[in-house]
Amino acid sequence: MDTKALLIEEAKNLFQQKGYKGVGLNEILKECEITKGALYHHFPNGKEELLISCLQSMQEEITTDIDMIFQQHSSTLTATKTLVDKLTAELDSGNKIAGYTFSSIVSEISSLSEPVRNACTALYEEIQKIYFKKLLNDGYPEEEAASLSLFMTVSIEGAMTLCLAKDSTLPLSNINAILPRLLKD
Amino acid sequence: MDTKALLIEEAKNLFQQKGYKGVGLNEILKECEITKGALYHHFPNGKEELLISCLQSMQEEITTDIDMIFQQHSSTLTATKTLVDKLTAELDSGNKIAGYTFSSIVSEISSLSEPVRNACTALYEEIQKIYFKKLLNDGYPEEEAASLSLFMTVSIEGAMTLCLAKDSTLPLSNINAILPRLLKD
DNA sequence: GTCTATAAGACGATAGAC
DNA sequence: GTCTATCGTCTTATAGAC
Repeated sequence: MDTKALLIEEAKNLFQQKGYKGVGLNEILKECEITKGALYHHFPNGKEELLISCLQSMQEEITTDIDMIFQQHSSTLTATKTLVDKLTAELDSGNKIAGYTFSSIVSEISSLSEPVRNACTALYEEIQKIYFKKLLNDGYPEEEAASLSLFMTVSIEGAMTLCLAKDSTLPLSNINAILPRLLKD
Repeated sequence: MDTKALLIEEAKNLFQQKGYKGVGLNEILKECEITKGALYHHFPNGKEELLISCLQSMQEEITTDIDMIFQQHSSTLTATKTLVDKLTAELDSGNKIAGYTFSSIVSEISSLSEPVRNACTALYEEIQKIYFKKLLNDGYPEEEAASLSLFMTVSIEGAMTLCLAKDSTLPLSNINAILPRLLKD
């Protein structure tokens, strides 16, 4: 792996775990076993430029993954259940935070720049779009699909936050107990 | 207002807006128009002790507020709708973040201490408990009330995160469109 | 109880050698 | 493309005067 990709990969993990402000450049550099010179060669604008690259990488990784799951299932209900199960399993194995939550970054948004906010909203919207299309495919009218897909995005994001706080997978797995009341079979 | 209370009040606002790591002591001190000496007199263990006091204050404020709303309505459905409406309105008026979200702090939890995590989980659990009791009162069986109350907590927290990211109140107000499908009238 | 002054270190960022 | 060395600023925290 080249240095730039390695840098994005390690920074991504650390930002997701500790938030943007919670991670120093030195920590990232140490993880990559490189020094400041290399970082500023690849990201002349420094830490924030690195963060935006991380958010873009996350967007690609997450949407690709969700997309694959949703293509493998006929209904939104079973696809979402599979997704939630996967997230639960990831959260369970290793105490590492699964790669899907970036609320750690979003929550600092008011002290960050406009490009960062844009990258975050883009991420949520791409996820929601996958749900939305699948719901249309299920036969839901457009307005209802919009509402449901937003609600799904909201619930899963909130569940991951609570899993993090409680150090438990219950908030996430509990979603699967509720979902059948919202989505048709 | 005495100095200690003022300190908690101002720090609470700043932590909610920018997260724990995002706020420096100097910023808090400037807002209160006091200096380091006063802060370390009231909080000998420094910033983290102040944070825990803030979380406790938030818990009291939030649960009291929710409790009051829930006492004024006969069903969980109408009470929750009123709560969500209030949160939406607060988020709308002024660009300040409403006082209910502390995901900005939770998300940094992995780089914070155990007492902080405990204060955060306590907060979520107190909120959930209010929903839980109201659901029992509505006639739901215990197991279902537990599941629904957790889901409500998750959804509202997630909605506030997305409102923050998108700079829109839609994620929150959308909850009220979905709720009637989950809770009986 | 609050102030000033200061310490010791981490922060992000830059310059220049190789 | 990566290194070392350094800069200025900001950070939390402490000591001691009042």
